[in-house]
Amino acid sequence: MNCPDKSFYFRSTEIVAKELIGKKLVRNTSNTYSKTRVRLSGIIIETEAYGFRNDSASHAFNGLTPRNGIMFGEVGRAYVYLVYGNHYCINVSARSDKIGAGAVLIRGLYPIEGRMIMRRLRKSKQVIDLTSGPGKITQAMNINRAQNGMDLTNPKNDLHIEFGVELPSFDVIATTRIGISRAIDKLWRFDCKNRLEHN
DNA sequence: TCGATGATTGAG
DNA sequence: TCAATCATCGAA
Repeated sequence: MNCPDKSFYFRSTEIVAKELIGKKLVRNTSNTYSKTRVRLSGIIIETEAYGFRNDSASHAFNGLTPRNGIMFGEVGRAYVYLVYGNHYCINVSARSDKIGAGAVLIRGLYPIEGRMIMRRLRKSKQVIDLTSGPGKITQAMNINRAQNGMDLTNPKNDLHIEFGVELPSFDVIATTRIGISRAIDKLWRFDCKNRLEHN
């Protein structure tokens, strides 16, 4: 498996969000039970694109703040933030040259490696509930603010995105984004159309 | 400072 | 349908 070139993320967030479907999010972390290192991974099956001045729902819409700096910086990095005081969301920073900021929210995974560990981190939930939401993904993969800013294009990092995943052909559909109150008309949510086995 | 809001989840 | 839960950000 290999990681994409940074140029992959130097494109509009819509394109990046769409093409991240089918790629693999990988997390190496310590197993709190056995104290050993474990590799967790899942195929990305749902994403959302967030822009800059063209997107009133984006954290970057009103300009640079202490929180959203990653969206304005080098592309291909993890933007992790706490939402609703309860859950972390993980994004990948992306933007074309002409846009000053952006990110792609990873909303859904098809769990591949380390399902039993994920199950424990998620408190023994059914497999279908392990990573079917942004807050669930970070909980299942032990992702928090410590990973904010991590370079996801470096395969040596404990959090990264791998390409070259073997998958049967699949279609991606675009729909409206979830959980936002502004720019609700944009079709910037991307979903893997065909169902992968979820058990 | 202060208050409103939020890229969610799980329980009832 | 609704509470949990708190960092963030703009306004005061």
